[in-house]
Amino acid sequence: MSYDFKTIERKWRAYWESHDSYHCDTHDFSKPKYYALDMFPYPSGQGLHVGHPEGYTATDIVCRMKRMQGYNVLHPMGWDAFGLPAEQFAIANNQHPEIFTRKNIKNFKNQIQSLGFSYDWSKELATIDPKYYKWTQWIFLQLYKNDLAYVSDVPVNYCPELGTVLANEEVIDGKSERGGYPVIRMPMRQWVLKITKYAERLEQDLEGLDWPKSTIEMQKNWIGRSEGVQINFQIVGSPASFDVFTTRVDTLFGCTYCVLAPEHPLVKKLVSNEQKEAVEAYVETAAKKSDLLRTSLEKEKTGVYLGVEAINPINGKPIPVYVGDYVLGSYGSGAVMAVPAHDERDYQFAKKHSLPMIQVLEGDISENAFVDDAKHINSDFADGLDIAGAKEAITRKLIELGKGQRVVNYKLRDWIFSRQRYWGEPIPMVSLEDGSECAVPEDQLPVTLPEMDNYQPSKDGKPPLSKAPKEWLNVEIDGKKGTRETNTMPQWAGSSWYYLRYLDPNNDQAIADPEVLKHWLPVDLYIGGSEHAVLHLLYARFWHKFLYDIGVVPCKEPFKKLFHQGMILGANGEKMSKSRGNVVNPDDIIQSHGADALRLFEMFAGPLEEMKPWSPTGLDGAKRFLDRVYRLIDDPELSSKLVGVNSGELDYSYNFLVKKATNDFESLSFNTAIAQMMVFINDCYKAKSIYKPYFEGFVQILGCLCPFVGEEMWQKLGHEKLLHESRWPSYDESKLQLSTIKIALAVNGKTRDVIEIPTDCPKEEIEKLALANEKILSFTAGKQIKKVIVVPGKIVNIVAI
RNA sequence: GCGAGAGUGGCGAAACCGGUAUACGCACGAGACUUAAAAUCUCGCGGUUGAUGAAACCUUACGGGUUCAAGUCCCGUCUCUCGCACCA
Repeated sequence: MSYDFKTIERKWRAYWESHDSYHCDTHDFSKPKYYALDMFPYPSGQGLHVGHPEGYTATDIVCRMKRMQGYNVLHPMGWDAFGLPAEQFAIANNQHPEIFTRKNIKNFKNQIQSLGFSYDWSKELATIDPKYYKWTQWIFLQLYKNDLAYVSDVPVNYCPELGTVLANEEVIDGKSERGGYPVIRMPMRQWVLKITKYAERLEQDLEGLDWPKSTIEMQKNWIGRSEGVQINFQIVGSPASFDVFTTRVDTLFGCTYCVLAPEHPLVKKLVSNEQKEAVEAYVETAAKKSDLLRTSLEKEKTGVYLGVEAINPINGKPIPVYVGDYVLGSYGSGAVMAVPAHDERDYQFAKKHSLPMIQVLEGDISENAFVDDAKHINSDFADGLDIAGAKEAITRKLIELGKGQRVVNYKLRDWIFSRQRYWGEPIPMVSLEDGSECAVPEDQLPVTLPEMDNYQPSKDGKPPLSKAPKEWLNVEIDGKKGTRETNTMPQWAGSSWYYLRYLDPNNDQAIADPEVLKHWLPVDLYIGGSEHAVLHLLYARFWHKFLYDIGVVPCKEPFKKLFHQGMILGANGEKMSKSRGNVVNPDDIIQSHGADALRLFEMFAGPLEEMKPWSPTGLDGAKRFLDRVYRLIDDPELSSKLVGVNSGELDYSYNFLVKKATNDFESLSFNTAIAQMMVFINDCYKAKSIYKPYFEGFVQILGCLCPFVGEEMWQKLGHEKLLHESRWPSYDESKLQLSTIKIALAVNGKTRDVIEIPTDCPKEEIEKLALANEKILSFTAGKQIKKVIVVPGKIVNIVAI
């Protein structure tokens, strides 16, 4: 017999929606707050994926428990709605991207609501709403006013296929993160945000966060802090000099040449007449190389001699200077000291160009560079020292000589913030006739997107908005004529601060009421995919820190606890994809098994953070469990077991369940909580009678996971108020203390018997019982008992030889 | 190469601070109910040996170690997943 999930789910969805049951008054500070956030989805044309409900269910469970525990819970949902697919669809169908996007949002919302999440829909927002992106633009203006946004002609990652520039974070292996199209490097006028100014704080403040270790490591890696020494090399016969950055200053006596990046400004100035032609040709080809080409060249080290010498400051010896594209122009000072004996890359370059090697650490360099720690040799005053000691000695010497200083370098580069797209927030800037940039006055925000016929970017990289109507393009600010910025913001802009807007989504005076921000921040729990470990989560932290600095937000970090749900794989264990034909559509599951069963299955399949294969039989099992539970109140014979008198049969089982479920929900270990719920139900089936309050407590727990069937049973049990308005069940610790306990008896660590003894049985008594036990005797016979270890409540181990 | 994480039955997995390894579910098998099937309920279910039973031995990727006691701690090896990758 199967419960009528279709009717039940339809009934309660309609009820909750029409009564706005999960409304949260963010201005009510009378209760402790709990802010649980899901990463808001991009409303794609495909609709909800079976992976979406996984993370959403997890936050929903916690929210439902927190409400019953007396918290004022904010649980909002919205739409990350700017984005490339809508624009591509718009171009293909000659239709405004907003039409397509709004349709998708409607579909997403309907799907999400059919899954029974307790969102407060009065807080719903979309990044494409002018009343939302007004504030995205406002934040940009504050960044600009604080000298953190600037225009630059830096070389950028340009993707011809997408017709736009991409941030470093959006380029993977020389290809675009979205679409996988080739990316080339070329100089272009772009808006850039100075995220590098926050590098140190972005790294340091990772410390106190309750985040997955891997994500913290990834961010640290991306920020790439490294401590080292900047050394000045003087050019022979010239007043010019250049700096190099090194983390291995201890190897300085082994430096036999230097290499400048092709982009290094001194390359053109220093090159000798004889080498001029060769160097210029090399620099030109290097500039043309795309990142893709650069990485596909099997890391072969190329370079050309500049025709000049530099002085190694530690020993005064002249060494040749090269230009080579294995040195990155954008990291450190764009120049390196080469120590072929102790650096793999320098080793390869030196072998290829027959450059000398000087070994300064004891070790084998016949095949490869020696990079481990050892005693220094050929290093004058540093001989005999290890790496750390030599670093210190040589650094001091360089400082004394005025040729070096300790510096910290970061891999992180500034954030290229403009895109040559239509479907994004307009950047609220104006280029004046005199060539200067001017901010749009704040009272003129938002700068809305103009209507257009053609959203196609031009081949030369000019943004679609450059073809916008003149009325939009031409503006006058303080009597000065100018044209609007035609680049738009990247998709990350709107998602970098949306968690702030949920708190006060209709405020037209500020991002949100400062009092509300003060009460509600930071976000207590944030769940979303690990694919955002660096991109979104780094950008959002950057904006948050900036907003903290200008006094908008009260705390340094936006997300206290972060969690990534694992991916749901296809039933064959492979990633779900159309081409593999293993995609599961949540709508179908809701039809066949119900939303509650889907939620239960996804939470039970395994640990939340783990990848889990889809399992049709596992889904059947989840449904079967719900049937089994429902029968306890629906089947006349079974429901007659529900009584108002406590026989004590289920005391332990129930109290243990409440304790475990409370802890497990808090720590997001839903699979083990569900296992315990199953144990309790199995016990109910075995029991002669079921104390009704215990069953009600179970329904409260179940209602977090499976809200529809939970609400239905709650009502059937005679409650007039909704389930989430009830008080979370408590447990009686004394009921968890059993009068007898099972204890294992082991000989030499191997369990031989299990006996049941009174819980308060004294140690000596346990030992006596163990030694007199028949089974134990059969294993100790003829042996000498060396030692008896008694661990009360656990085990007795007898050591016998 | 560097960084992070993981490896437990036929499968998804559990095991708190080192203390009965395999909870819970799936699959499978048996029984009850039924004319029958489905559904449901009850029981069994790591491996080897043993006709059965009793029982013994083995078992948490592999090899060592610490300990009365190791899935858990330490050292080494292998495999897998994720991320970064010429960052000097």
